[in-house]
Amino acid sequence: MTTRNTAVRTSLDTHRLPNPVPIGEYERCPVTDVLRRVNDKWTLLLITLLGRHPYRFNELHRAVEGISPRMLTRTLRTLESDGLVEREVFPTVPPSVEYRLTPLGVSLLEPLAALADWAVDHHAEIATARQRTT
Amino acid sequence: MTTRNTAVRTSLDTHRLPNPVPIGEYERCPVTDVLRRVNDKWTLLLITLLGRHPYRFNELHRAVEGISPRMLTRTLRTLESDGLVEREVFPTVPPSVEYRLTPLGVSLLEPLAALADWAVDHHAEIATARQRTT
DNA sequence: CGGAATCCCCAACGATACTG
DNA sequence: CAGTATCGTTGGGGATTCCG
Repeated sequence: MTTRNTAVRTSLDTHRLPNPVPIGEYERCPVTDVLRRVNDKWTLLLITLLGRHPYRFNELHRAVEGISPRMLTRTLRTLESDGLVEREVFPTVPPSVEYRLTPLGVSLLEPLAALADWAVDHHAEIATARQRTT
Repeated sequence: MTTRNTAVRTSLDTHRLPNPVPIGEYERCPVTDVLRRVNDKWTLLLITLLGRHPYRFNELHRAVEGISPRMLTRTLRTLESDGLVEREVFPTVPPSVEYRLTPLGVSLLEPLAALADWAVDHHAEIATARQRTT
């Protein structure tokens, strides 16, 4: 528990500090860090899918439709090394591999759903705002 | 209110549909769309900053430290055309421009804070998980 | 002060082919 | 089935310079 941690209780609090606000080293901000991981092209989609039930590799490959094996592997490996997804290998012939959310991954579903709900509630406003500028 | 919309009430619900799950056209998923906008390099930071109070251009430039004028302009313009940020020009000499969140932008602060809280609560677990894999 | 214009780089992503 | 290997593309972002 460092002094730094209490200073970044939430991202909002980070920026409620008195001016001049030292925003540099934003890389160390856990919020930005987490968001940048969640927001590559496929991560969110895979997390929500795996939130439903475990999937095997080619199940995911078929379900996502458009993802290449390369990106599927890469994304899953990152999720795994972040402790959000578990990979279980069944030594059958042919081989079978199952991916499922860890408890940590499951705990991410709720805040993600909050953001998702906001998106669903407001994406129409964003769309019309965009058209005004066009 | 299309049938499509009821099918994507939340991103989680999207993937609770019976298999085979047609996840293609994920571009049209409002959740993914919103997330991809919020998650470029500077957007989140600027939103949280502007959640504190209005800022002038060079105030933001100094506050963020590391952002180039180009990216600051680009990010603010995108936020503006998405209806999340308002830009007000004061025809003084020298010119003065103020940026502030719109009500829509303000409404985004709350779900963002939820995700931020999750990040603060769990980034340590992610960090240790990462080191295990290293 | 608040930008716009220009140039450049690199990491993310895609496509394809191949393998234990 | 569950990946790896290789190559090619692209656009997000940085650095710099200039302007009303």
